[in-house]
Amino acid sequence: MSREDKKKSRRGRPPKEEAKAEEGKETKATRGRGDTRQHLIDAALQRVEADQSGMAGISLREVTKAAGVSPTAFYRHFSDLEELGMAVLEESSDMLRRMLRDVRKAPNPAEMITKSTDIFIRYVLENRAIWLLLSRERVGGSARIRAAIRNQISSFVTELASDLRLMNVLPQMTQTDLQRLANMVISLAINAVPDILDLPQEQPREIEEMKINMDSQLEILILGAVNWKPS
Amino acid sequence: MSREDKKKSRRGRPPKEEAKAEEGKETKATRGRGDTRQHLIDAALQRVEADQSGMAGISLREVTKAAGVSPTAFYRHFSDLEELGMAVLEESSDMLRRMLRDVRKAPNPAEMITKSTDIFIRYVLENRAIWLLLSRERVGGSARIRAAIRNQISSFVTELASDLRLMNVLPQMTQTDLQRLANMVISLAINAVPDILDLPQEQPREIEEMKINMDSQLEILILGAVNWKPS
DNA sequence: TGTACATCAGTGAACGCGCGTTCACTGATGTAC
DNA sequence: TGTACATCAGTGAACGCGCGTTCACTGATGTAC
Repeated sequence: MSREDKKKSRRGRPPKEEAKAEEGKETKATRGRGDTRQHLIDAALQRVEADQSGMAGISLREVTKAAGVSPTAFYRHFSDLEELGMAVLEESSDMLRRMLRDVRKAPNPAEMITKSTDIFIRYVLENRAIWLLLSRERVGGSARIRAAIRNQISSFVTELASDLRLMNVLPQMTQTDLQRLANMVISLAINAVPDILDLPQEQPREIEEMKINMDSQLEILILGAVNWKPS
Repeated sequence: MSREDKKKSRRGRPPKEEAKAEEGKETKATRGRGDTRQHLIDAALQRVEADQSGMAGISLREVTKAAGVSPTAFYRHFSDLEELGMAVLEESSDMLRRMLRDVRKAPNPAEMITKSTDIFIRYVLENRAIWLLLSRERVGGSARIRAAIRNQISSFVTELASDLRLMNVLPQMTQTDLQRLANMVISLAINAVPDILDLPQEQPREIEEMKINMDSQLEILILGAVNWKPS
């Protein structure tokens, strides 16, 4: 295949290789979408991680280039970068759900803290771009994206509070108290994100220190909760 | 004075009106600097507040325009926007120092919490741009600015820990424990910043709710600290 | 006190660049007959 | 099965714009004699 042919073959709608593999009846709305759309989402995360500046630091042309399509192809999938940002946030939502699922695998209350921090730190290190985005766009930037992040965090907090309730380890606490406690746990976790992201890569020593500190923080918190008396 | 004359008079070095007011012997390094330099810093904060996007969201031309000078004048004071960002952070450092001074005016441990949250929320609302910048640039963006913010927060934490030590209310806690506790207090405060900034402007009702929640959070924390036993 | 000179914070014109967006188009795939 | 047509995800050229930065300059202020 000559270079000329290669160039030619990238024009127009490319042949849909995995057409057969996809499920039978696709609607007009979804047909063939997932491909480039997902590439754009992945490219956005790649760019965010590369230049460290959240949504404000990436450009449409940069993203399409990284996704291997022309700038104009972008508009077939998103109306603007904010829309792309919202799509990226769905990835983040999935990630948070997976993380919570992993945390729940440790039903033993004694190991709860150390297991949770372990999983949390691992998730941050394995999804740097998403956590950078979450942390950064949580303040400033697009109000819509900010609200979406707030919602994600808020529902995560609610789930955590509900878990605490079911564990029945803090029977004197009201729903509001538990919600507040869960909120504090998540606050402390989120607050650690910039530090975790700045850890010298793959230095188990520093990571371990970080983890021990988080564990102690949670212990103090639990101690406060246990001794809490409803007002 | 005709419009033509006005234009003309803005060319070249403008007459230095407050020359007499300034102190006698200025060094070459400081002479006449404060003026435009400070305007640029103020303009940067104004732009940050206006478009909500931290350093990544402002441009040199935007800033110089807001400061009322030509784009090229910028380079007489800063080598680039990062340098300007570092200068803006000095404002933030001053603000944090003033805030801590205000907090210390309430030496009565009983009122400590409620007084502190009060002052904190007021400072955030009265210095929106600075807090937006602190929160946003704390993660991602320029590594140098990020490190500077980390330092500021870190020394604030140390001061708070030292205050806690002097108050002698948690005698069983080691230096490390107190440092950690102070860190948690600051984490919870910083974490509230995006929420405070997004409060519907001047709604005392919502602000009060926010404050009550922060107070309760700190109470739980103190309760945990009081019951803490060194391992 | 005047005068000559150095300093330096300001200026506007000009540059090349990457940006977002529009436009008319292409051509592979899906569908109706 | 073949044919005509609709759909729509892709294309490259082109646009106007704001950007950061350079350059040679200007002229008020400070200083040495």
